[in-house]
Amino acid sequence: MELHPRHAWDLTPAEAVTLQRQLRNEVVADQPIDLSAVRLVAGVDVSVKNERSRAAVLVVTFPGFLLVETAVAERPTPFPYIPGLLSFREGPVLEEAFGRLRAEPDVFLFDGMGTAHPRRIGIASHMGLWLQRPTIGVGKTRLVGVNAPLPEEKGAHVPLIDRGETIGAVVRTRTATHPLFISPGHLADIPSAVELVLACSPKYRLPEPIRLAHKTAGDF
DNA sequence: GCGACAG
DNA sequence: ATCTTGTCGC
Repeated sequence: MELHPRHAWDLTPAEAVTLQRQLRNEVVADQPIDLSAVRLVAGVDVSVKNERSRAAVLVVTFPGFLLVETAVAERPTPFPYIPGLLSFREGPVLEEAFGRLRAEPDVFLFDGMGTAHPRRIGIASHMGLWLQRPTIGVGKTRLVGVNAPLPEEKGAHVPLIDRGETIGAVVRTRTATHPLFISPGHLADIPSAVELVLACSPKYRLPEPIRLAHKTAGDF
């Protein structure tokens, strides 16, 4: 996977925020993903243990979810967890894992937000600038935004709104389970992001690619 | 000042 | 994210 690094990662929290305000202007979040052309989907996840972070990128076929490739990387955790600045904690190890990937996934699913972020540049959007390929943010809990009541049935989804702007969707990927917070990362849009996530979640709450990545990243 | 706050 | 056993429900 050819990467397009945009900047160094060793910044102070204040510098990181300034950088996000600059990079946000390059994020494309209104471009549909052609689902009929998707052949490979990647699931991305990072786990942290004892000051060390491990990243796992799992590539699977779509549909079918057959494993095609696994790329991992491990290194010291460089930045504390600060809401809104997750990419500066997980970005470095993810960059290393992406650099080892030979396959060229059509879409990347991230564990975290895309545009559903205070400055509209969550980790899925941020890394999308490195990948220059469609990325989608899949959050398990809310960072920002409000939403109307969501029906209990699988497939139900309502807009996620922040400061008068629709930044994503709250999606039920399984009946009677907590919903997921979906938002476009880069080179994607809300409708297609919701469609792809649902298409990748045939049985469990989390999309198949992310479930697999989570399992691999957690095996220390 | 108080509450919220991805992983 | 991580620390952790049993337990409720489909």
